[in-house]
Amino acid sequence: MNAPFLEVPSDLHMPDVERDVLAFWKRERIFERSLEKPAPKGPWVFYEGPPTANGSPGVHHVISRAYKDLFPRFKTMQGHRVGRKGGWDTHGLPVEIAVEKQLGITDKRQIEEYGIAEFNRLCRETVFSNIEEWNELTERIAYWVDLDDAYVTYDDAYIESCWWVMKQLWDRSLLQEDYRTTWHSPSSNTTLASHEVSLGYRDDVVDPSVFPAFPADEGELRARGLLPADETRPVSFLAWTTTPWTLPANTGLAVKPDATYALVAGPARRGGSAHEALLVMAADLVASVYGDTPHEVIATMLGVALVDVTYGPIMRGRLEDGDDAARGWRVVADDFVTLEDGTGVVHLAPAYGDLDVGRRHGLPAAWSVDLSGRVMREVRPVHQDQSGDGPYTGVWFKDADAAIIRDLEAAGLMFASGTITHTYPFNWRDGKPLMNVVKKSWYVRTSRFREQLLATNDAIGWRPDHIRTGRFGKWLENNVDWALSRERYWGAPLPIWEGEDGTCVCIGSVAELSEAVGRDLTGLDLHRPFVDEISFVRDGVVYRRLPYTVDVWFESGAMPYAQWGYVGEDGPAKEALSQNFPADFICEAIDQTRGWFYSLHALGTLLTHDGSDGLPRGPLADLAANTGAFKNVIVLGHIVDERGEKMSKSKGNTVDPFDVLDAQGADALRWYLYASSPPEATKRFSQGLVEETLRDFFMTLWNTTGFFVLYANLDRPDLRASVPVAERPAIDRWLVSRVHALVRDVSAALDTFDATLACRAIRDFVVDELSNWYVRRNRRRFWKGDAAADARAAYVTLYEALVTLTKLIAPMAPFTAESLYQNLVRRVDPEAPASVHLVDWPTFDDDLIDDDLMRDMAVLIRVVELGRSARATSGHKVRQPLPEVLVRVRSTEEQRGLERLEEQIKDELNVKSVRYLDVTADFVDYTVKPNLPLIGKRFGKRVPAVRAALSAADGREIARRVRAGEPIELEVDGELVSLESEGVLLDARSPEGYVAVEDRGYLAALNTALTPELIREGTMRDAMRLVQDARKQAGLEVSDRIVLGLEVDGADAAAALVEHEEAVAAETLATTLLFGVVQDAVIDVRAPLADGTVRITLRRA
RNA sequence: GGGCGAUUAGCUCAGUCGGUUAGAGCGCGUCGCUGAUAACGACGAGGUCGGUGGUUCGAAUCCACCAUCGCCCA
Repeated sequence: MNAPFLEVPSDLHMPDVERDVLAFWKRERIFERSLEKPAPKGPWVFYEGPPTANGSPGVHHVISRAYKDLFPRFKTMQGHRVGRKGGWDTHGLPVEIAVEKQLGITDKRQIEEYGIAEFNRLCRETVFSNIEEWNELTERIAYWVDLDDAYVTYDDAYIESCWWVMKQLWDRSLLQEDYRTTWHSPSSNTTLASHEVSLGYRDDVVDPSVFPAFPADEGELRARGLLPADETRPVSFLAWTTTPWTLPANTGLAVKPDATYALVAGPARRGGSAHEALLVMAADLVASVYGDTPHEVIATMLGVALVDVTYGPIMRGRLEDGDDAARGWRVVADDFVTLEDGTGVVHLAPAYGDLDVGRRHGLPAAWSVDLSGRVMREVRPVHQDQSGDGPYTGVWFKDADAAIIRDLEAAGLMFASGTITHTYPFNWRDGKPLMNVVKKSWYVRTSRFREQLLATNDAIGWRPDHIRTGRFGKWLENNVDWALSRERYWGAPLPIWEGEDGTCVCIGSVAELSEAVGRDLTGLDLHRPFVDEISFVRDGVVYRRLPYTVDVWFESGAMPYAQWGYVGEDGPAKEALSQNFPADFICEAIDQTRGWFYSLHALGTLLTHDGSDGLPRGPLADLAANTGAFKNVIVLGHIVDERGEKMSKSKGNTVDPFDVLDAQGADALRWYLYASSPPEATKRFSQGLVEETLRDFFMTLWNTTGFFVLYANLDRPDLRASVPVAERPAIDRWLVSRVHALVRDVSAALDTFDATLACRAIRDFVVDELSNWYVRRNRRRFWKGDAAADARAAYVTLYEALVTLTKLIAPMAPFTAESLYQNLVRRVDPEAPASVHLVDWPTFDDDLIDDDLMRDMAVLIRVVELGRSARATSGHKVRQPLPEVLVRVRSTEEQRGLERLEEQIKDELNVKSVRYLDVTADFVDYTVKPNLPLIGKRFGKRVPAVRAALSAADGREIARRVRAGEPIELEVDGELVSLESEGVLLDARSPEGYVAVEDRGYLAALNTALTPELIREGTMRDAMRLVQDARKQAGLEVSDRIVLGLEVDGADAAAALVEHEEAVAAETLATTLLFGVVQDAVIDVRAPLADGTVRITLRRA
C-alpha cells in the first residue's frame, strides 16, 4: 500500500508548488467549475474597476487584485455565485500622450494634421501593448477573473451603451451645455483635465502685483452721505490683482458686506506725499497698502453701504454679445471677499474666473484675450482714441501685462505696482501659463441630486468607514455639475448633434442614428473621425456632431450597464444587468475617490432615482430604486518603497512583482498584503517583508503538515472515522475548541470585509497555538508508533485542524490551500470535491467552543512561560527534573482550571509536582494596588490617597480579605471608606528560597532542591538525548528499531542507566539494550555523561 | 492654500471606554534546547508613543495648535 500522504519536503519552494497548482486548475477547469457549482445563496456581484494595459503591472496592481480575488472566493465558498467579468480601460489622455510621444508631437493641431483616424488607430494598438505581462500577472497571483469575456471600453457596443446612458440623462434635462470657468491652455488652445492642471502648478511664480484705482461716482457717494459735501479731491476704489491682462475684462468690484471700509486721503501714487487723492479700501488693510506713505483715514463705512455705487472702467474690452452694459461697473457685496490680502475690494472679470460671482450679481461679461492667448483688438486704456486696433492687439497675454501697467500708471490710474511670488498653474507639457477662462462645456447636472447622492452614499459600507463622511462625503456635499465634454480624440464621442439653428439633439443608439441619417449604420466605428462624419437633416436643418469626446470617468462609471452593452432593450443584456446591479463589492485605491467611486456612484444614483423630490425618475428605478452602484467598497492605500517614498519609474524604486513571485511566491505576497496592515494604510513594501511572511506563517504551516504526514504515513491511522470530541483528552478538546472559535472569528471578519483581522487570527492560531503549543506538547503521542485510542485522538484532532485550515486560508492563500487540500483531503477521500475552491466554507459548532477550557489553557501557557523563565534563571537545564513548582494565579476559578491541566505544566517544565500558593500562606507577600478601571471614577481626585492607603496597608491582611470576599476598610484623608474585594489588585512577590518569576498577578516559583533520584533521572534524559543524536547522525529513519549498546564508566552514570534501562530503550526505540558494545554498529560515539562517559553503539534491529 | 488620513522600538505593526509596569513579530546580542530543526525556548539592548500646550486624580488614547508624510482638490 502506498503511503497515504505525500511527504512535505522541508526545503519547499513555493513558486514550484504554485506552478503545479496552476496547471491543475487549468487541467481541471476549477475556476469555471467554481462558477458552475450550485449557489443556494444566489448571486453576489463584483465589479472590476478596469485597469489600462498600456503600462507594466506593478505591486500596487497586485494588492488591488489580491483583494478583488479574496472576497469572491470567500463568497463562492459560502454558497454564492460570483461572476467575475473582467474589464479594460482603453480610452483617455494617457493613451493619447503615449502616442503623441511615439509620433514626436505635442500639440492638438498636429494630431489633426496627422489625421484623427490614423492617430486613433495607433491609440487602439497601444492600449494592449503590455497585455501579455498583465495576463501573466493575473494568472500567477491567482486572480480569478474572466478575461475571455472582459468588457473593453473601446468596443462599439460599450460606447453605444454609454450613449444610451447619456440619452437617458438628456431626456431628463440632466445633460446640458453651460458656461463654466476652466483652466485653459492658450498655447495648445485646449482645456486641460484637472490632473493635468495639477501636474503644472509651480509655487515660485513671480507675477505682477498691482493696485489699480477705479474712479468712483462721487455724486452717488455724496448723495449717500459717504463723502463730505465740500470734498473736491477725486475718489477711487482701490483694487488689487496679479493678472493685469484681465483689467480690460473688469465689469465689477466686490466688497465684503460686513467689513469696515475706509476713505483714505493720501497721494495718488504710493511713495508720494500729497494728500491729493481719496481711495476706498478695507480699513484693516490700509496700513499694509500704504506702508510708509503718509495717509489719513477721513471716514469709514460698512461694505454694504457701497453696494451699487458705480465707477468708471479704466480699460476697454469686448463686451459679451447680449450682455447689459448698463448693469456693469458697479460695486457688489459678496461673502467670498476676504481681508487676507489685497485691498478688500476685489476686481471682478466674469469671463476670466469670476463667472459665478458675476452671475450672482448680474454683471455683464467682457473679454480681453482670446482662447489662443492673444489680446483682442478692442482692448485699450479707456482714455485712448477708440478708433482702430488697440495698442496690444495680438500680443501674448502675459506679455501685455507690462504695457498695461505702464499705460495705467501714465494715466494716473495705478496706485502702486510690484511683483509677488505665488502659486500658478502652467501647461505641464510646454510650460506656458494657463488662463482661467469661461468656456462652454457639457455638464451632467449632478448638483441637483446632491441630497440624493448623500443619501445613497450613507448606505454604502466604506472600508475604512471615515471615507463616507470624510473624503467622499465632503466631496458630495460640495457637489458641482459634472463637466463631461473633452476636446480630445481617443474616447467615446459625445452623442450630441447640433443643428445650424443652434438646436441640439442627443442620439442614444446606432439604430437611432441610422434612422436620423436614413441608412443602416450597423458596424460604424463609434470613434472619431467616423462619427464626426455622420450628419443628417431634420426638418430642413443640417445637424453635425459636436466634436467632443466624453470624460473617461463617465465611461468607467457606466460599466454596470455598458459591460453588458445595455441600451434599454429587453434581452440578454437586460437580464445580465438585472442580475448584476448594484455591486455587492468593489475595491480600488484611495485615488479613485473622485474618479471611479464617484462616477459609478453618481450614475447609479441618477439612473435609479424614484422620481421623488421633484427630480426626474431614472430608467433603472424599477430595477433597484434609490441606490448607488455599489454596496461595499474597500479603499486601498498606496504602496511606497522601503524608505516611504512613492514608487515611480523615474526614481527607479519600483518593485517588479515578478521578482517576488519567483522568489517567495504569490501566496506569501498576497498574505503579506492582507495581513501586514489594514488595506487603507500606506504600505512600505520590500521583498524582505514578504520573505518574513513566508517563513513566519507559511513555513510553519508546511512544517506542521510535514510533521503530521511523517507520522501518519507510519501509523496509518483511520482518518475517515472521527473520534467523539468528548472522548478526547483535554488538550485535544482545547484544540477543537480553538479551531471552531477560529472559524467563527475568521468568518465574522471576512463577513465585514476585514481580511487583515482574518489573516492575523489565522496566523496567530497556526504559529502560537497549533505549532508552538499543540504540536510541541503532543509530539510524543504521535511518535509512540501505535494507533492506540490516545494516538488516534491526537491524529484526528490535528488532522481536522489542518483540514479546516486549508479551507479557511483558501480565499487568501489559494495555492497553499489547494496543495494541502489535495494532499490531506483528496488522498484520503477521493469522493471529496475536486478542489478546495469547490468546497463549502467551514461552519463552527458553538457547543464545541469551550470558553472555560480556552481561558484555562491561556492561563496555563502564561504560567508555563513564567516557569520557563524561572528555569532559565535557575541554571538547571530542562532535562534535569525538579521537585516542585509553586504557582499563583489571579483567582480561584483560574486555579481550579489549571488543576485539571496540571500534567501539562509538569511535563513542559519537567517538574514532579505542582503546588498552588494559598494567598494566606505566610511566606508570600503582596503588593496591593487599586483596580482603577473599577474604582477610579468613584474616587476621582482621591485616587492618589487611596493608592497610598493601600500600599501602607498590610498586604497579607488585605489578601486574606480578598480571598474571603470581605470588604476592605481604609482610611483615606481622614475618612473611612470601604472597597469591595474586586476593587484591589494583588501582586504576589517572590517567596524566599525559590527561583520565582512574577508578572501581573501570575507567579511561578521553582523548588530547586535536587535529590540523588532526580539527578539520576536527569542523567537518564541526557543519555536519551545522546542516543537520539547518534540515531540521527547514523541517518536512521524516525521509525527504525535499533539494537543499542551503552558502555558506561562512572558509577553515577552507570547507576542512572541501569535504573532507567527500560525507559531509555522505549524512548530510543531500542528492541535490545545491552551495556556494552554492539557488533556491526553503524555508529560508534563517545560522550561525557554525569561523572563519567558513555560510548554509544547501535545498528538497525 | 483647502479637505481627508497617517505618525507608537532599527523594520512591520497591536494597543478595547482615558486607568496597574505601552506590547508582539522580525532584526541584533547572550544563553539554552535538539527526531517539526532553514525550527523552538529564555534573557538583554532598543521607546521624549511626531512636537507644544490644554482638559483630568490619571493621556499613546480626549481637545487645540504646529511639524512631517500620503492622497484628493485648488
